[in-house]
Amino acid sequence: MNNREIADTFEKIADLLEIKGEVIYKVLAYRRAADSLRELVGDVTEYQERGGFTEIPGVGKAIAEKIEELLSTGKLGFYEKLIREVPETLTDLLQVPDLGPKKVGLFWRELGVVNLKDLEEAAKSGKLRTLAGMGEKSEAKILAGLESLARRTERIPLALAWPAAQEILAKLKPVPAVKIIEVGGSLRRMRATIGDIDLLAAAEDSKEVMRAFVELPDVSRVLSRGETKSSVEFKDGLRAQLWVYPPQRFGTALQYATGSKEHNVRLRELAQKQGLSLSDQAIVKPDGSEILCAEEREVYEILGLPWIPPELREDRGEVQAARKGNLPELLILDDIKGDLQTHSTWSDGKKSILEMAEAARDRGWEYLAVTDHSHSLGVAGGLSEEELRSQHEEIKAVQEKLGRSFRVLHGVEVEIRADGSLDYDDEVLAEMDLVVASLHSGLRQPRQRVTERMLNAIRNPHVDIIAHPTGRLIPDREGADLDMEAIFKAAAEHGVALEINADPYRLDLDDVHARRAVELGVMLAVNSDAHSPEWFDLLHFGVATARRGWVEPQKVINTWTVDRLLDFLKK
DNA sequence: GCCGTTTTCGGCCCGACTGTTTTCAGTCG
Repeated sequence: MNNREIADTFEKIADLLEIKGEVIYKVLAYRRAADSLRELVGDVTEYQERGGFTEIPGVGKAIAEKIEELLSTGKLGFYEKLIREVPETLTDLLQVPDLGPKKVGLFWRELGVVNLKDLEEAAKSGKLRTLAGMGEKSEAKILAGLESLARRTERIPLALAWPAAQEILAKLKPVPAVKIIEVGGSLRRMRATIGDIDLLAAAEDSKEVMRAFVELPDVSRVLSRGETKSSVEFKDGLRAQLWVYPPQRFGTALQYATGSKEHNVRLRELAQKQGLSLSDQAIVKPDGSEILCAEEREVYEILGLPWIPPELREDRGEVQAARKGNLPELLILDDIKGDLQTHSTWSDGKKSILEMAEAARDRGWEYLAVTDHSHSLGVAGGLSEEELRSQHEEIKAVQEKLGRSFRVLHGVEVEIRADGSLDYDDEVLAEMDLVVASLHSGLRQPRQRVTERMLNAIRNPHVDIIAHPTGRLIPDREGADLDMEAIFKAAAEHGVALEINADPYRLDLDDVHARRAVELGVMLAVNSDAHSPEWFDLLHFGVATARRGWVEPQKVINTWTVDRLLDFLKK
């Protein structure tokens, strides 16, 4: 079992215990352990050697023993006993909006409801409304929730949520009462996928803002409407909620609504230790008086912390680092000096090498690598060795046209074939300025085989960068089952950089992997994989992913000057 | 079930909205 599978087991245990009516703090303990395991950098088995599982935050003696049992037998007696008592399928019911553990427990005990089908029947036959604390409206809400669940596509990729949020912002900014409006939640933290869009506005009077919000075009349903908070669902199923606060309270509100929930818990604990109480409204002193924060920065200052960038707010040690003054100097978009994975009309790109290079130069970059596909990727019009050589002539011509102040590098994105060999001979690769290697096929090979292919590419003396290492596509395709630790170690040893692909449907490496890679001494490259100049605009998604991985600019090879970069490529 | 700048026992983050309630419970973020 891997980290995620163990975490899922504990999450399930937490849900079942909560439905059963176990004391909430036991439930929270399992949930915290699950979160910890999910966020763990590196493999859980490493803790067996160094100090044991109780070194993991939120894991004590009891849970450590359960991890041990899961790792050695793949099963857990405690869990098997629990699901004989509380039907496992009850956790599906928690996915229904407005339905939580208390009511699920109630329906199960009173009506024998154990799955979504039972629930639907009970609601349609009017049985739910007869229960204590239930009524007609609650019953109707559950039916609506069931419909919404059937329609809803899990989490929304950043690729869709980001532009949608920008559109909403553009429509609400002109509302006269709106002083400030910003994105909060997981979108502000730039997570790869978003649950719903959270928006924060500052206004003296919220009524006008709320009205404009619930009356946005394409709103299909108003889910709730209040003076401080409203939420809506759009026709395409996307959901958004808006909080409105007076300007003098905007700082605490934005901090609160940005999350993550776990980050906020850490902050409130810190506040408590100082005798303060932190909420979305204000910081309250022991004598009951309020400190108002118009700026988010002030919230952190009062708690004795530097401002923590939203991308770090995942409770992955950022509060502790802030207390010690050890926050990283994160990569910013302006640090990027060029793109090291781009395509032209020679393969599946939409624009010529000249057009791509001019667009890159006009963005103020110092260099661009043209890295068209190699021949075995037929669908993308991969280049034969002869075509690659004639492409070199065109690169030279473009370079002459642009002059010496901007450098065009002749690279290639060479296919790592199913047998682990590369698509070009070493002599051909040796002629290139830059070799990017990547997997596009055989992603579902068994762990050992696909890992070995990747390691083979890393060991090739001509390979400089591994592009989109896991091959994941958000939200449809999981990455290959790679031994990432082995890959990071090999990449560090052989001086091969790993890419953070900025395409918001990829974001690969992800944040957790990027952080671990840097810890192990691996260099990174943040590339757009552009097939036309507009794709350069996607780079900020890659930068955000790097920031979420605590990545500092000096670890990213395309923040370097062209001379330093060429030196690295040569080695 | 976990954990320690109040503590090895007794705590464990805060508030809005909704619906069913005469004062609160459940859910969500």
